[in-house]
Amino acid sequence: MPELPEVESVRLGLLDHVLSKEIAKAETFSERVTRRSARPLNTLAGGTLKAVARRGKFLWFDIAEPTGNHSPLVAHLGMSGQFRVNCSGLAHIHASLAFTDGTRLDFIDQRTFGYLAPDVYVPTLDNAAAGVGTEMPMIPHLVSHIARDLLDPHLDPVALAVTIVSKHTSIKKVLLDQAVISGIGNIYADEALFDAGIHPLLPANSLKGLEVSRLFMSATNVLERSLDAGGTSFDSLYVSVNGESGYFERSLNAYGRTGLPCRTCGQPIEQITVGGRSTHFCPHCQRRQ
DNA sequence: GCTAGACCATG
DNA sequence: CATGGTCTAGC
Repeated sequence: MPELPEVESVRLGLLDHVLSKEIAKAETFSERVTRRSARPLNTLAGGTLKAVARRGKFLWFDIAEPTGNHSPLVAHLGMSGQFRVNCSGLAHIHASLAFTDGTRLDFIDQRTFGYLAPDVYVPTLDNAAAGVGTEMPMIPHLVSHIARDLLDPHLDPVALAVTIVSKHTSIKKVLLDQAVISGIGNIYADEALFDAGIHPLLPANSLKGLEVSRLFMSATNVLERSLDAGGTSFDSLYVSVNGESGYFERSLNAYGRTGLPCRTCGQPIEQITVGGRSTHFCPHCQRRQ
C-alpha cells in the first residue's frame, strides 16, 4: 500500500536507474496497465528520461522526445505496483521499458490497480513547480486534479487550512481526499490523527485553527519519519518497494492495533469504519469533541 | 458536494 | 469475504 513515503522512496531509487537513458522499446503485456492512457506505450520509443517527479502518490517521468518536445509518462502504483530493474521470470510483469544501454525497467503489479500512462502537460494553477523532482510549472493532465502534498515546498498551508475547515464531513475523510491534500492513505491518516489527538469522526468544519495546525504538524512528522525509515530499508538492487514489508519495521501507534493498549494511555485501541475504510483510534487520547 | 460502488488478487 | 486507492455514477 504505497503512500507518499513509499512512492518518494521509489522515485529516489528510480533516479539512479533511469535518468538520461533513452528508450529503445516500450511494451505492455496486459491491456489493463495502460487503461488510463490515450496512446500506447510503444509511442515512447526514442524518448530520453530527463526527470522523475512526484506529487502525492503520483509519479511521472519527464520524457524529451526526439523532436525536443517534452511529455510525461505517468505512473501510479495503486496498491501493489513496483518498478524493478532487469527482473526476468517474475509474475505479474505488465510493462517494461528497454533502454538503449541494454538495461530494462519492469513494472510489476499483482492487484492491477496501478497503471502507466503516456500523458500531456498542462500548466500548474499557481505557475509554481508541479511537484518534487521537477522545476517545470507543468503537470500531467492525469495529475492536475491532485492537490499538493505536505512535503511540497509550494504548498499553501493557509489556503489548505481554509479548505479543510470548509468541509462538512469527517476529518478522516478529508485527509484521504487527494483533491484536498495528497499523499495520505488509510494508514498515515490514522497515524496522523492519533499523533494530533483528534477523533477521526470529528467534522472537519468543527476543528479549531490550533487543531488544524497541530494536525499539519503531526501528518508532516509521520510522513517524514516514515520516509527516513523507508530510505534506510530501501534495497537499491531493486527499484521497488515491497508494498507490505516496510510497515512491519515501522512503529505504528494506531493502524492495525485494534484491541491493543494505546502506547500513551493504555486504553484499548478501537476500530470503526469511516467512509468504508477501517479506522483505528484511541478513545481516550482522541476524544470526540 | 458528498457517498457508494466498481475494479483486483490475496489471505 | 474484507482489504485498499481512485475513478465513476449516483443522489
